[in-house]
Amino acid sequence: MIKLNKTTEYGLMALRHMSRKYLLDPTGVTSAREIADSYGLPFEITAKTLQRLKETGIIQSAHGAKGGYTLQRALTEVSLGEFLQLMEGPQSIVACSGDVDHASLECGYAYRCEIKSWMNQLNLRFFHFLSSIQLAELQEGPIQLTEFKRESFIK
Amino acid sequence: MIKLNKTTEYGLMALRHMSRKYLLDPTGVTSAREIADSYGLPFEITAKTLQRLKETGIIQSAHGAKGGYTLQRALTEVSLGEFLQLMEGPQSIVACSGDVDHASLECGYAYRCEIKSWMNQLNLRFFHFLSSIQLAELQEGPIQLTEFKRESFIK
DNA sequence: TCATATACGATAAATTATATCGTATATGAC
DNA sequence: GTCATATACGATATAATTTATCGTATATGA
Repeated sequence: MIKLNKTTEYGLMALRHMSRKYLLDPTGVTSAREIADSYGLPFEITAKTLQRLKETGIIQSAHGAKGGYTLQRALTEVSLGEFLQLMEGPQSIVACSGDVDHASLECGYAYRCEIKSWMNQLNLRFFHFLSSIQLAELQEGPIQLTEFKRESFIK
Repeated sequence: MIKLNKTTEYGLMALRHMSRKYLLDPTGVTSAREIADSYGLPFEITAKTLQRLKETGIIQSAHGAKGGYTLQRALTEVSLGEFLQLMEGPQSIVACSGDVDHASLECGYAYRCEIKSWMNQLNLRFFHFLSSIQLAELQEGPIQLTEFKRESFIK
């Protein structure tokens, strides 16, 4: 029903990494390689994730030998709702939403829909819920103790 | 990011239909054919949807010539959270959740995960939100005025 | 000029969701 | 009993989406 896509998930991992690092050294720069190695993610996927994060404006990039990524916005100013929209685009719990008054082709088969206005209302309540969650919460948790041997998880 | 699957969506349409019909005539029975014709859904898909709904225990079925489906539980007693779990199984915003203390193979590549406990916490908060929504809200909305010519939507 | 980084489009692979088909079973009316 | 009407349900095909991979371009500092 409800699942973050992997890019979003890896994006959250990267943001936690960068924000905790920032607390220790605000001038630090983080490369895709560093994230990939820290968590055992494939480099290519990590690089894509960071490029996506950069497109959202939450982090910024610098090319070249001493390049890498740095935070551009404070995570206290970004809600989970905004983050999901930035990462995955404007979305809805149903395909047809967006226009409360009229059904559309995207409803699929149904040529008549009685639940649309409720769905739209739900959508708003859901987004309100997501907007109440600050991304800064990411920084709070303890460092996870679990660490596995890498070979177990590489195919 | 977050989208109901079609079966769940059609299920909500069917529940609204049945619950409003129940208000007018508590002894009434609803067939898959009636739902399909009322909203322009393909019969086979509607039938599957109603069978799924029946498996959840929210409606019950009767075979035979005067058969069909009737509500088994009051919609005031079913939350959206419970409904989604019944229709789509226990789910989580991330693949790896379920066990707060240990990462698992389902995390995918990552052999170390720093966001897992936050994800699990989010999951609980999200489910709490969904549980605060009564399925009975479905009955409330006005009858939708939009109705399209059927031929526009049949491929 | 070389090593290191990001940029980014194209495409392949895998997964999941959706739709379709066929056949079985139950029931009421006649 | 048989016929029309309904649900039951597994198997499978199709479509859609997500995820992963590849190749190449561009930028920068030593």
